[in-house]
Amino acid sequence: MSVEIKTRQLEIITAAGEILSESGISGLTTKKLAAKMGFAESALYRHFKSKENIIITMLNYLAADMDKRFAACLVNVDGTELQLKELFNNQFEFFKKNPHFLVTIFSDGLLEESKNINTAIREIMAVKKKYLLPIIKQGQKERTFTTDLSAEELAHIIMGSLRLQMLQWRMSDYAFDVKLKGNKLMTGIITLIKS
Amino acid sequence: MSVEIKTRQLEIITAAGEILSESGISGLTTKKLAAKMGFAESALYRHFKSKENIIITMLNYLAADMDKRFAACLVNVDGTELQLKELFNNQFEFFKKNPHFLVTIFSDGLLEESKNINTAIREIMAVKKKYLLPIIKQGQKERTFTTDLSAEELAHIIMGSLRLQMLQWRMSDYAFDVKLKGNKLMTGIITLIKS
DNA sequence: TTTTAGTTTGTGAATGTTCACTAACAAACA
DNA sequence: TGTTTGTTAGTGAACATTCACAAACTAAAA
Repeated sequence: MSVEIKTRQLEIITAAGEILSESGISGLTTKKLAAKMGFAESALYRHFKSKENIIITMLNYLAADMDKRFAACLVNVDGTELQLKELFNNQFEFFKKNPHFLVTIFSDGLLEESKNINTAIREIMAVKKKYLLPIIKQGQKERTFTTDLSAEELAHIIMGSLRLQMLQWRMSDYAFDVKLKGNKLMTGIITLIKS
Repeated sequence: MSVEIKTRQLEIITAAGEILSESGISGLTTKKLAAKMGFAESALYRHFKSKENIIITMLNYLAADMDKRFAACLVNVDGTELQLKELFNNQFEFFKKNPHFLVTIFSDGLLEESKNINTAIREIMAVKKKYLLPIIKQGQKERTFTTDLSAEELAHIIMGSLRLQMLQWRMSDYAFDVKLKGNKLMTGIITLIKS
């Protein structure tokens, strides 16, 4: 699944992420990307075989990175409630530091651009579910979380709420502290779903 | 705010909505749009002064239409819980019939395309809040809904959950019955937020 | 230590395609 | 007769991508 990635490639997909959040998908052109990198358009093709390939590499990198981050932040955290909080705290911290990689959250804006991009987007959502669902199921088994709703429904509500939080952060031009407001919302949600 | 719209213009923005959900924003070209309409590209400019103007007219139309729908569906519905259900049932029904107008929900994919488009997107979100918030506040006053979270937070959770529902519907290629699944999720959410 | 050969990473110029949009003109219809 | 709504044929600009070429570095051979 994961891939080795050269430093120059990482620089390029970072720049691509920045352009994406500045100007949307239609604004992501080879010209702009090369300009941001400080070299000619043709040089991009030394590192990627196509523009689509740049986007896909970016999405795959982000999926793999998120997977690693989630796995790392859960070791030595006990209790489903704390795990839930830690998972999202980690996410908020990451995006606070790397707002241009919010594409991970808003990747659906890229939907229908190409078959391969769609697949990469699905992979990102799958990683999120992979970590969230087991925690909720465990919490339900321990009677920490309500069983009035299925684990899938609870996961859905959590993911949906936090996606919207990120969207509002972006639409506000990153005007508030996502980590603060995000964790506050998460605390609220946990209040709701506690049995 | 609202605008009179000619029938031909409505046909065009409908076609634009279809292309948008089939091929994303990069797929929405004057060529494709004209082809779907069955006439030459140049004819588009008889009805709109630019492509950006088509998108903005579409977003404005959808905002105005949603406003009308919401207002209409709330008359003669008593009780905040029922109002909440009716509001979203109406939304599900609309999108079941007009899936190509899901742009309303995923308009954030168009973010950063242009200043004017951004404004139109904000207007859509404002309409949603305009109807949702008062119902929740009223419900809290009546002690129907929990006051553990602010009305804004509750509205946020509801909107976020249902946005994600719509996204999954779209990603599944409209494979399930949104109205059924959406109303079920809404019932679950109401269970959660009842005090 | 210098020479040489190979690889990596860049350049500038050019490719054909697609883009949004315009102009001159014509049929339909009021 | 004038307005509406369409046509065909174009416009230049922007697009992703390719090509022949050249520095710069790497490392082994002389």
